[in-house]
Amino acid sequence: MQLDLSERERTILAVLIDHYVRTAEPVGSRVIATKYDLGVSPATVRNTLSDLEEKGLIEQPHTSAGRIPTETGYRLYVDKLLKSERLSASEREKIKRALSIDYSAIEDILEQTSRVLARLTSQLGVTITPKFDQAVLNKVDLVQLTDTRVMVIVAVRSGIVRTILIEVDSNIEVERLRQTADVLNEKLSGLSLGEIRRTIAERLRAEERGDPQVLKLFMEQHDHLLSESSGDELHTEGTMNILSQKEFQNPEKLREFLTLLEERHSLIDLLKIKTFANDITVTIGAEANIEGMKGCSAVTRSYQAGQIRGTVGVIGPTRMEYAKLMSLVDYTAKVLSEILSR
Amino acid sequence: MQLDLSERERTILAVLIDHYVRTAEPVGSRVIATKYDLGVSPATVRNTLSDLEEKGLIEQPHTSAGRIPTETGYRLYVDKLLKSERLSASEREKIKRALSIDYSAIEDILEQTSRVLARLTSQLGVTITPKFDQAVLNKVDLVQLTDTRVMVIVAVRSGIVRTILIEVDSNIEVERLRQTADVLNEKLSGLSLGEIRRTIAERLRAEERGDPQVLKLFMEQHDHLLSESSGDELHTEGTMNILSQKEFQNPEKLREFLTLLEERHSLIDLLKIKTFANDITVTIGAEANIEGMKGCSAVTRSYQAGQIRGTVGVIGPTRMEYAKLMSLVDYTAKVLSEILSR
DNA sequence: CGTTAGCACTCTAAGCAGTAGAGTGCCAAC
DNA sequence: GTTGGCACTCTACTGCTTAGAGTGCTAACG
Repeated sequence: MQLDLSERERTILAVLIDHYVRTAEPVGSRVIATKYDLGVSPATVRNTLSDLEEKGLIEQPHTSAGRIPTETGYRLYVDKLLKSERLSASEREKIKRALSIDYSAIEDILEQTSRVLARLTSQLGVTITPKFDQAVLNKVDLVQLTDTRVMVIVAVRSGIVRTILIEVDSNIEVERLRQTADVLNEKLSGLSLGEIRRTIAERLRAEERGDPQVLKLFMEQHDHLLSESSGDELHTEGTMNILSQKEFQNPEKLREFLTLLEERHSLIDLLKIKTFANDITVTIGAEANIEGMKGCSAVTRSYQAGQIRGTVGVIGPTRMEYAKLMSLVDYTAKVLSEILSR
Repeated sequence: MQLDLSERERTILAVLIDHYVRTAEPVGSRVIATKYDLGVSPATVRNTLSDLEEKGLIEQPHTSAGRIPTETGYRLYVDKLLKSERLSASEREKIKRALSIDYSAIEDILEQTSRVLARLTSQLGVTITPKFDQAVLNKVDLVQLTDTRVMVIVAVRSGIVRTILIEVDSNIEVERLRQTADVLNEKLSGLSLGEIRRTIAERLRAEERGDPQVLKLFMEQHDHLLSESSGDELHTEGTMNILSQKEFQNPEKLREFLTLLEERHSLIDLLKIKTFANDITVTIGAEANIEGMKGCSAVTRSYQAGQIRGTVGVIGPTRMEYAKLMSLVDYTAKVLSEILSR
């Protein structure tokens, strides 16, 4: 499809989208011609609209209604027509202040970030925690809980902790447990979890020191312990924001979306891919290839702290204020990166 | 209000509620008289219905409709009329199997429990983690993350771990940090977190050993670290189950309910109170004194493992199968207690 | 040749009347 | 105390009409 647009087509598409985003009503030729003074009559606008429809950028819900943008239309708008908005000083201030919580684990900061995004955008705020795989192991701790239960604590640089319990046959002496932990630390700390996962068998094979049973269990469980997919990595906030959006009045649509939210893994996949993007990314509707994301868009940006990367963003109906959301998410991601790499 | 019911009134109320729970439609006199053979005519039933209405147990949505139970009606039904249902062997089996996950932290087990409840009941499954306050401290760990950051790990018997970061002025030697941790363990382990919170100042006052700065920060942060209200104690699963319930077709109602879900603290409060109940508890509508719970009921039961107690249950519209849910929640709570106190 | 006014046409949303059906309350009779 | 009968009420559904919005097309205009 040829997408060379005339100057008029460009302005009219932009105006139409702007208006539709605000009103959620199909936009007719009269509104465009009168409310925004383009110096042309509704009839002329009609011709242009007809052209835009032929190009697949807008469509009519029914014959006697105005036009609404298609996904392709939004795409073009976001790529070419958008004029980026500057955040007001007060908004910047708000974001910065809200994210400056002291003494918090990274999980808390990310949860807070989702919340801030949700509040400022009235959309769904989402974050995922850093790719655990690339995180560097700081320390392994073994704690005897009961005679037969040992807790393994894996602490990663930047404040993430993961724990599991392993079940041992008999009580292990404190000194011996400490020695085992020392072995693990000596052999593994400073490595990324990914590396550890791939090479742990080799690294611990010839080890004579430490408790062999604990070491064996550690190796058996390492996948559960070190893998990135387990744990609470996705934070979502602002579900009710979504409810008030006009497009979710339809209970069928709403249900679909909430299912998406509850199943989590598709969302996690989506956000994880975005982790590798270095700039703000807009994913419109079907582009995400996720059933529940039909009719929805995501504005996302990766953040970074050392070797750790994750994604923050917002999700809402395709009819969203892209310019505003993009600058908001962009700025938030930057602030977050700063805070995390302090 | 006098609530002595005649035999007929009792059966008719029970039949009406049973039928309404299944159909979600107001129940008329004809249905009651014919579908359930009570040996009386619809006219007689009408008289009885009129009496029940006067007693506030049932009501009419509008003049020409059948009757539906009021909250008082449900209450009486649950207290007096319910015949308890036995779970089928296969359901018991399902629950037991689903909860027997090995090597899991308590958080995982509870999440799993909510999920099981949600699936088996088609309602919202909820759990809260044990009252942290009564949990007994097992070990405190201090881990140096960077020059100025120390992670405090508080491990409690039964597998809950909580961590925070504290920011110190300058690097602390490993040996000194270990010594500090030892002091904390010596003074505090074996005590309940509640005790610690109340008496920590006193217990550490005259302490000469350990790093004074870390000790000071620990004391300042102890509220954040030891308090029960922080952290992810509430697990909810099955949000979409709720969506398919007829009473939530009304978007206003739905919105209210999801707000409740997202705000969490009212739910936490509700479930926390139930922690002290030793038997299965049914909370109907306004009894919960929570805005968003209007039109909803909760069936809950506390579980127990050592000194630790928490609550599991389901939440759904007041029109629910109380008998079935009660036995299901009851059994689940028992299995959970067993598993946790292994 | 692009732009415009005019007009017939289409479709939706809203209001209105009429009807069927469900269910009640009451009364008189059993 | 129970029952059948009957008038009454209210909802939900149907079909009909109308107003309004918006389009597409055509012919005229600068």
